[in-house]
Amino acid sequence: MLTDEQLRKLEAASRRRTFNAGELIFKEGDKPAHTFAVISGALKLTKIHPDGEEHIIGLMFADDLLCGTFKPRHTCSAEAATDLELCAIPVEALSGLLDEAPQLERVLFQAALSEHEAYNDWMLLLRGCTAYQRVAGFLGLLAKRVLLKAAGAQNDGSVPVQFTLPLSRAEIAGFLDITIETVSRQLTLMKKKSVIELPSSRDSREVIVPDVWRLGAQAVSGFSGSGGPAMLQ
Amino acid sequence: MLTDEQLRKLEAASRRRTFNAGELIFKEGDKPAHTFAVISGALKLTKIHPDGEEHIIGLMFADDLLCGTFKPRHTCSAEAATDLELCAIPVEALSGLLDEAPQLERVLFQAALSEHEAYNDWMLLLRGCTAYQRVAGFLGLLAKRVLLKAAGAQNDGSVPVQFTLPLSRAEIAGFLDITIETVSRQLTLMKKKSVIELPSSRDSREVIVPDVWRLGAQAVSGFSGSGGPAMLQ
DNA sequence: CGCTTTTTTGACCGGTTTCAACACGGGTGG
DNA sequence: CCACCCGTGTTGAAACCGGTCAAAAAAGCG
Repeated sequence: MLTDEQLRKLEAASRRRTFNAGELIFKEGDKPAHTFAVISGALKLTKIHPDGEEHIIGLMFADDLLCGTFKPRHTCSAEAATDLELCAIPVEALSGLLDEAPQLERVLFQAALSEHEAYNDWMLLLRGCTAYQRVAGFLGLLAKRVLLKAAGAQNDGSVPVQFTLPLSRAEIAGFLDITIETVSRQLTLMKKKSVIELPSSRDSREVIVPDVWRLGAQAVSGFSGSGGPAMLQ
Repeated sequence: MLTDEQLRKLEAASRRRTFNAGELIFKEGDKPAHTFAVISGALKLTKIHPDGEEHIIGLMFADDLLCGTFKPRHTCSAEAATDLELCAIPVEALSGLLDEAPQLERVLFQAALSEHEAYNDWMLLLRGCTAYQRVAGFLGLLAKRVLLKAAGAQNDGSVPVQFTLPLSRAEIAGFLDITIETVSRQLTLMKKKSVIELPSSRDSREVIVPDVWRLGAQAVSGFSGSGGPAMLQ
């Protein structure tokens, strides 16, 4: 789609940036200054409810794109959920490129739209499914990511998967729109059913999923489906 | 933005179409063939949940725009909620115009994006507010529409407003993500509080709102706010 | 080791759902 | 014209889920 020359320009303009867990990347209402690509770590997109509660409306992981090119203002805040590594492309660089390659614009439009749709689907899925299913879906989402990352490992989902939750209980609660107590309860319930294991001692964020398929079956079909909730910008 | 010549072309290409209540306009997955403008009546956008339930994700009324230009496929179905009059512009006509006036593309895209955001805000608002507030918000939305339409009438909201619900109880339930029984209960509760009146006999869809502001106060602040939920395509 | 913060667990309450019965109106066909 | 039926809407009672309040347990941190 782009010439080598153009790609070179883009690369020259982009900068690598790192954030510590909890650091703010941009705030709702800010003017977008960069398009970001996540290199490593987890990023959360948040919005403040009228009632003052923080709701997480999306999560982004490695290879996800946070495209701030087309909006006059950011419609949500972004914060590093874990230690985070980003690649930042200044909007000027990207919009300069758009003038040269106008067909790129429509492609980026499409991408932005489907991100929104992914988010809408996530919200739709959240409607009227139980707290248990939400937590199961959330864990399934993360487990699937690990599976994909370790694609070479031939894991078909029936082999145990272990990972660290990128979010605290409070953040999970904000993401799934339930209370922290309920998150905790569902988690221990799943442990009792041995759908998951919590090596608990030392770190409450460590999770082992003995059978990813079984976990997926606990959620609504399609829940941790097509790429997950996240990714909206 | 467009020349007279271009507007003439657009008008020549557009066709007026009518639908009876309940008729399907397009299905999820179809390739968008037209961009629609609602002339009169109400249109509902629906999605089928994995569990088989139909959820209404948006409503459109007169002057709303249903722009199918940017998507490869429709992401939801559209159905006439009431008898409906539409203006249909074939996508070819519009995309031809886009080639001539490329700046139009970005404008349309911005519109599409803000529709999505309106929908996101609606969903966010739905999260964690009571059934009573949802019904109040829904009625407030409709009442406000009547008020706007009759803008010349000088009605500041303190004069009674009467209208016919464009949706059945089941459809309202699908829109607000509650059960039909709950919808019914909240409605009678509001009647008891005389926030609304239901002339009931003959037609359960007839509603009178003595005081639109009072009704609005029953909902969450901002609920029937910036244009409402609807409009996503 | 104390302190704070996070997480877990328990008891209780309230709103919604669920299940079930009933009312109302509009058809159809006798 | 009436009996019957069916779809829609209403109402009631019980169960359930998740929220709230409160307190204990565990983990992080000086």
